Amino acid sequence: MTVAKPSNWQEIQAEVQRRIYEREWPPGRIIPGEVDLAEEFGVARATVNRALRELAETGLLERRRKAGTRVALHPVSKATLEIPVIRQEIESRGMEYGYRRLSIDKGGHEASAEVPIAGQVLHIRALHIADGAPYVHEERWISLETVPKAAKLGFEEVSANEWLLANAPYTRGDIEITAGASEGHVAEALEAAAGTPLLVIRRVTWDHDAPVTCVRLTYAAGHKLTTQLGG
Amino acid sequence: MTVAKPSNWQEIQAEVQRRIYEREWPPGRIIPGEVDLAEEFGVARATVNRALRELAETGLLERRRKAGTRVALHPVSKATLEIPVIRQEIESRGMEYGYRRLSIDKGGHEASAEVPIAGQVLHIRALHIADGAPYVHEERWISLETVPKAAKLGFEEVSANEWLLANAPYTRGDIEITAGASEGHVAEALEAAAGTPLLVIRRVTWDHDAPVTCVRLTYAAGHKLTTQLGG
DNA sequence: TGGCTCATTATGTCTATACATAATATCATG
DNA sequence: CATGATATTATGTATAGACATAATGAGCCA
Repeated sequence: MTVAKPSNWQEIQAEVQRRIYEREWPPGRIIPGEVDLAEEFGVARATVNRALRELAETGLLERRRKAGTRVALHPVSKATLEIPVIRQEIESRGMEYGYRRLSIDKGGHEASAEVPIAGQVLHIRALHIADGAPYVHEERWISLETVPKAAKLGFEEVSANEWLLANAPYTRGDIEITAGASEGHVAEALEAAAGTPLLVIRRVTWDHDAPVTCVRLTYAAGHKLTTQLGG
Repeated sequence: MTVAKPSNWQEIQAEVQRRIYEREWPPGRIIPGEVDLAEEFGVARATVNRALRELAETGLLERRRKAGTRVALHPVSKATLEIPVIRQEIESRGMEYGYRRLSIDKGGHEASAEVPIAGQVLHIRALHIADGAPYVHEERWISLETVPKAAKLGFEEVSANEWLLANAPYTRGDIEITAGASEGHVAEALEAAAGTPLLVIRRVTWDHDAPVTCVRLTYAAGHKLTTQLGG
């Protein structure tokens, strides 16, 4: 009995992956061209293209016009980090969400490496709570030149995290993940002893060239950021 | 003079993104069907499909058969984290790569939450060095049942990080990012004062259901993990 | 040897058409 | 009114053919 020939792009993708994993096509090897594979599998070239394109996007294959397709020598694995709204992150873990604004002030601001926003800025500190326990401390700067509507708001009930998502679109952003020691206000809010290692995510978003907001999220001790490889 | 009509899938994608950012199509709104958009832009439906599919994959759109395509209410942003081989990570920053194996031992092992590998295991500790300074400490367990070839190796010159990539394929993996305090061996190897907050990445990879390797990478103080949103 | 042009080639994209599939809306029936 | 069969509809996928584009390599010339 013969093995079913792959007939759709998902099966072809799986078969190509298998050949790579099994070392039939070792790293560096140039694999047959789309036309050959299409003929082998008995499908159209576009179908093979669809299968291979995705593998190239995830870094398993390297494709160049004329040169052909080769198995990546160093399959730089790409893991996708999902960055949900904090309320959803908490609720999806089956915990009750709570929010407390700690402080808010408005004023002129000079752009710095840490907070690359110049001009009038709204500065907010807040705490997100899961099942009554501090979950993450949010310190945020919002550019009032890019998001003037934010000036009228107090962010006492709705977090800036949520409001901005629905009201201030961005086109791109930078993310930075580090480990920091808890200190000062943040340590206090998170009820963490000074010096406790905490996971810090800094995010700056832009609407084209205009800075929208810069946020520094400090997670409570022990927080884990998880994701998957492959799939 | 009229604005050039988008004519390829990238331009159509950009135009759709623009309409979403500019709130012409606010969150939750059902956007015109592929056929309508194809007609509007004067392209084939497949081209529109190509443009919209990618936007749905990144979470900006939600598509359902028959129901149509709507702008996501909570655009869960997805950032891709690239996980290169450490040598490449260092060399791509223009620094000189160095490697030192610290210890190696072999023996039976019970599966635990931290190291979910049972049976004969190779346990290696090593240090990756950038321009002479400690860069990241690697503590690794390799399943000798899944990767028997590794048993003969000493990993004195070539890091397990590199060898495994070329010799032990995996089909899936879990990644966990946390902040930890430096201590013991690791603190010493990284030349970090005890208690310094350090970024820790734990990764477990599997070949189907067989565990391949489990690694705990502890980065030197101040290390930043960066990535981008959008594009 | 070095640099230029040009044909070749594999991937990238688009089109028109067709059928598949999932989900909804409609309608007949009890 | 509830329910289940059925028609409808938007997306999902496949196809053959065509042209676009980038990179290579060969051949030519200085």
